Amino acid sequence: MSTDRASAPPALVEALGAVAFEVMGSLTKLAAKHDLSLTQLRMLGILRDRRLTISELARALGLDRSSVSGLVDRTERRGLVRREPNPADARSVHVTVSPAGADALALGAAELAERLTALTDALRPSEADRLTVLLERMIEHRGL
Amino acid sequence: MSTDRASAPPALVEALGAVAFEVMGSLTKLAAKHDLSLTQLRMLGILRDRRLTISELARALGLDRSSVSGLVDRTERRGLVRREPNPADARSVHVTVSPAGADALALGAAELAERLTALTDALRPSEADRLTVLLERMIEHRGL
DNA sequence: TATTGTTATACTCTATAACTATA
DNA sequence: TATAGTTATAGAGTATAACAATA
Repeated sequence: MSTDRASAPPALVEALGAVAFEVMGSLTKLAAKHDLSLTQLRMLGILRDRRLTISELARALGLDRSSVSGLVDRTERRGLVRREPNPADARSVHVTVSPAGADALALGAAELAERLTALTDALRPSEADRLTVLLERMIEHRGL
Repeated sequence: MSTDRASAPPALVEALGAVAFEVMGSLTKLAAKHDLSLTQLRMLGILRDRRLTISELARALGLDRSSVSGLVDRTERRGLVRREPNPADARSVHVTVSPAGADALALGAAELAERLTALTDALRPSEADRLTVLLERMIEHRGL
């Protein structure tokens, strides 16, 4: 079998791009409303029920360690995350979500759902289900 | 009639968020590869075959006019857009894509399609079509 | 008076390079 | 030596406030 694949159809590329910008816009406004940056919100989402080192966080966010160091500084200053010692390696640090951060995260998820209703309203429930399945399939497939 | 609407289903919110971050990641890498910022690339996409004033551009990007003024400065310095006088209003300026900007845009669209293939590959052609229709419906509906 | 665009200022995000402490 | 995290520095992105020119 060949590994050749048709490139994604232009109409789909454009639709994915437009929806991505729309969703990111909602996320940015939501973050701004709570005086957070998009990256801080994203970091909270990644940390939810996990404890990661700066290096692991950098990999997950696709950023340099030095960028994450400052990011954690600012978010810690707002009381949303914490640095804790890593018992297994004295060089390393564990970053976790604080109770206040968890609250912000829960609130954010609810508000995002509300904002995205402006988009998903366009679909009937059965269509929304189909869309969800298709999007999930793409995400699962990602990286393969 | 009531204006009540069910909030977007959590699974759909999560799937939209995940896909949005994936697409934005592709766009960011693509832009970086050509030494552009994501916002510059986005501005080029909005300007494609249009001529907008700074104010119109600010509205389209969801940014303040002052932010767009600097953005146009930097993008103009790279030779990708141009400021032209607006004959209808001496206060105003028309921003257009330069030939070099149009080239960059065409290249970017092709590269984005290639990158997004990693996602869309998960779908059969008929499913990709259905997905496109659903996404387009949401975009059309946006803002109503 | 109101609007268009710009500038000054301040903060966040990000990367590179150089450093320290530990492994 | 190599790795984890930090700091210094620099450039981009963004908003607010104040401004000049034009409507």
